[in-house]
Amino acid sequence: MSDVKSIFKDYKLRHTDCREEILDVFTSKTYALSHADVELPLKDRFDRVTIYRTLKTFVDKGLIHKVLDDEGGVKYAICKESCNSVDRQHHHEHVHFKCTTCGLTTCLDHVIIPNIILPEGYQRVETNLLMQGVCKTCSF
Amino acid sequence: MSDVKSIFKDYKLRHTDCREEILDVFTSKTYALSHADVELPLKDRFDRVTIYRTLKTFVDKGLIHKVLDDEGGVKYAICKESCNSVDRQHHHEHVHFKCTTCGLTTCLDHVIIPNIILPEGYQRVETNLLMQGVCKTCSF
DNA sequence: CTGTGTGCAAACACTTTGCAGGTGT
DNA sequence: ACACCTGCAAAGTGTTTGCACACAG
Repeated sequence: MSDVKSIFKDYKLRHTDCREEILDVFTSKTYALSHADVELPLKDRFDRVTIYRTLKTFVDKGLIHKVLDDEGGVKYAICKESCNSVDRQHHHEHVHFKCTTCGLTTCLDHVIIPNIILPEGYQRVETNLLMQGVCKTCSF
Repeated sequence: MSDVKSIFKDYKLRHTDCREEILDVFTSKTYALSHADVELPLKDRFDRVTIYRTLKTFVDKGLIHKVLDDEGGVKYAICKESCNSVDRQHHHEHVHFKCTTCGLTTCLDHVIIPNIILPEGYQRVETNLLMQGVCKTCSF
């Protein structure tokens, strides 16, 4: 695990307070965060707009990735090692799980999306799979 | 194929001009429609708000289903027979394909989502799979 | 006749853009 | 020094709500 400074260097991002704190929010939570989730703990210190822009920047640079929400919103989750696979290409071919009880969406990093056979003529580039149900912690 | 009147009766919906025309829009297109897509051809005759409410009603009654969009928006597609399977329960366990060239999202009704094995403790209820790439018509 | 659908106005929520000034490297 | 980041204000876009009237069954 690299420390914060080297993370920013790795991703070719300037190191600012705002970015560090946003990154902290992501590393402190194990589930995907909406803009609002990120804003909440930081609203008194940073502008809402800056947070929008930072999230976009993080996505562009590959520090975080988008997670679809069933209601049509977007959430974000930090990219793990598994995202950056062998070919230095970015992949997020893992399953996202949204718990209907606690409402949290988590990356099931080790549950990879199986290869699905498409009809003749379709070329797959990217796949997003959102599963809903009851998560581990809520199922007791 | 039942006609319009019986469709509304089947789904326990009142038959109004607005609903009929919205349904027409869905049956005339083979791809998933956003609110804006539905509104466009009807805007001079029906209110934007009515369209919002009608889409919601259609989803609630099971006439159409939501289709996730990669950008976090929602689209809607009409439910085929395959949606209402044996147990009278509603399923949409088919793959949605968004073409990055033409931008259209279609239901691949016959490509069903394989059974994915989740870690201990997770209970699956619903699955949404959005695939992106190049569709049949655009790949030539 | 009754309950539901519709249109209009307005509120509300979410996201983006432009610009001026501040900050990291 | 320069490019980039941030905050503020404002605009833009998308969605919901309340209410009065219209209409389907």
